[in-house]
Order: sequence, then C-alpha cells, then structure tokens
Amino acid sequence: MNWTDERVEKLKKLWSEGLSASQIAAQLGGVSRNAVIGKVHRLNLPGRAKAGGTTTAARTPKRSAAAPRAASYGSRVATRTVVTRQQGATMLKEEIEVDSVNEIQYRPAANVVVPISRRLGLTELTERTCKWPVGDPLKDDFHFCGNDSPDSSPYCTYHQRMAYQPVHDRRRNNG
DNA sequence: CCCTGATTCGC
DNA sequence: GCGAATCAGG
Repeated sequence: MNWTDERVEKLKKLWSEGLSASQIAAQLGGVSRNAVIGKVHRLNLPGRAKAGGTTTAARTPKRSAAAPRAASYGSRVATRTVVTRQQGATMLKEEIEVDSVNEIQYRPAANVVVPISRRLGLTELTERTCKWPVGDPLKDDFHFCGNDSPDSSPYCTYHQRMAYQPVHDRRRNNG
C-alpha cells in the first residue's frame, strides 16, 4: 500500500478525531500502526498530549452529563447526546442523530450511559474486544464497537445487556 | 499482558 | 519517504 492523497486525508481526519494509531491502521487497511505513527510524524501532525497509553481525543466541553433525553417516537429523527465516558483523564462525548423508528429494537433505556465505541475494523477485533456491529455493513464507516469484552464474552458489558434485552421493552405512551 | 505514542535507522 | 523494531509508558 502506498500513501495516496485519499489515504492521507483519511489518516488526518481520523487522527484529528483522536482515534489511536492501531484503530486508524485497521480502518485504512494494509498498514501497521507503526506505519500510521511514522506517517503522522512525517506529516508533522500534532502528536498526542501525553506520551503513552492515554487516548487524547479532542475535548468536547458541551453540557454536563445530564440524563440523555430519550428520542421522541413522535418525530422520526431526533438528536441525543449519548456518550460520556471517562478514559484516563479524557472525557469523551458525542452527539448522534438517531432514527427513532429504526432505533427501537436496541434502544438503550433512558439515563443509561452509553460507552463510546472504539470503532474497530474487522481485522482489529481480538478475543477481548466487543464484536457488536455498528452501522450499515454496506457503508464505508461500518465498524465494530471494539470496547473491552470481559470474561470471553463476544460483547462489552454494555452490548451484552443490549443483546439480551427484550425487544418490546418500550413504553407505548409518553415516549 | 493488554494497550498507547515516540524514536531510530536500514531500506 | 517508509515502517519494523524498539523504547517508554499507562
């Protein structure tokens, strides 16, 4: 593989989003995490704040981790802040658009704190990473949760709950 | 042992 | 320029 403009752009994007070198390598495909790190340095992209371990994603102040608002079933699309997770010294959040119709089946209960996905590619999954698929397999950004899955479970603790949660556990009135 | 990024240096 | 090997750390 060579560093085409396209791949360099994707590298820049993912690196700026705070993904780790190995995650980026998996998403690009055909390169090692060392290759990614090497390229990052050659491009003089800003490194991570502290060396070692901690993933330093862009901090997103936003509002505090109040109870996430459940998506209204009345409107098809709603925005919900889903993520707050302590990762080292870094608090990660993300706001996503949810399709309230398609979301029903695996909808987390209100007030549940949803861990941010590590967004691993297929080749990056190991015995102890969560294999919960995220997104449309036919689309480009399809990935797996990738968070730690303890006790040889195929899923992280959060997605274990999702996997065994009754499908019809939802309120009919009052969202 | 899992993982992280940083650096070196032969290619 | 590239990236494996290595280093240093959580």
